[in-house]
Amino acid sequence: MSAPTELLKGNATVLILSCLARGPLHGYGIVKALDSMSESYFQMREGTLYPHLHRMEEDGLIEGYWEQASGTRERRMYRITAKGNGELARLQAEWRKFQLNMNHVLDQGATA
Amino acid sequence: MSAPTELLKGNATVLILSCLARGPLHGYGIVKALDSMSESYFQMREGTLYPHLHRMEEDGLIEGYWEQASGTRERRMYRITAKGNGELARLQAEWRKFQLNMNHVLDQGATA
DNA sequence: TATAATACCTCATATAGCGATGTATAGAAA
DNA sequence: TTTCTATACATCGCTATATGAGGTATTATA
Repeated sequence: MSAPTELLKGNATVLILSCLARGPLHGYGIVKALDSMSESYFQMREGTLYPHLHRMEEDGLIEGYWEQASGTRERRMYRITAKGNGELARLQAEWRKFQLNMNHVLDQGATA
Repeated sequence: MSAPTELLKGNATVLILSCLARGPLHGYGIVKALDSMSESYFQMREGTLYPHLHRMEEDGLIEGYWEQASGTRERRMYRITAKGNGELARLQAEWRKFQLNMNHVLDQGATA
């Protein structure tokens, strides 16, 4: 079972930033990292990822640069910026708060 | 701080069902219950709630009926159905899985 | 008497992920 | 050698969903 589209909404940015916080990655690598970190639960589509990366670069959260590794085609690598780290911390806090309140409400209506 | 719209997406149904699992409520009461259970974090708008209630009733997850409490105007009460309880259990499981994978990825990129 | 809170409803708009589509390279299999 | 798959980038129309604005009406309060 992969993540329902609607649940993913609003969380793409924090997922991407979390991947890049561990080190630079290229777009395709981010997709694979998310997949492997979640046992294929997060299968982010390219139509979701690339527009996000472009917007995030525009916003200064990440920095892109072309890299030519030996024997491979050129790839666009991304590294997280200081601003990106700040935004990551903010989004992590937001996620924790969301999680807390969701669990609070869901526990109230817990099925026996 | 109230919940970002995008994070709420896909979670309205499970929040509403959780409220109704504790007992019948009318629409306005659901809004107030969510607000009080979350310290005003979940401020569900009527434009979100009522279309949801209608769709959920259509889908057989909840049952609506008009009630006239003494000294108040008529209100449309909703109670959860057996099907709704099943759906609630399914959505709770889905939330747990989503939460688990989100935390797994976010922990990887935890800011020091 | 007027204002706020209660209580219902609808609809146009904005947002965001997805599927489809396109291009191109590298490696493996046939 | 050819074909298939994985890698790697990108764009765009579609669709689902929450919201804000707008509307109607009742009850309690100032």
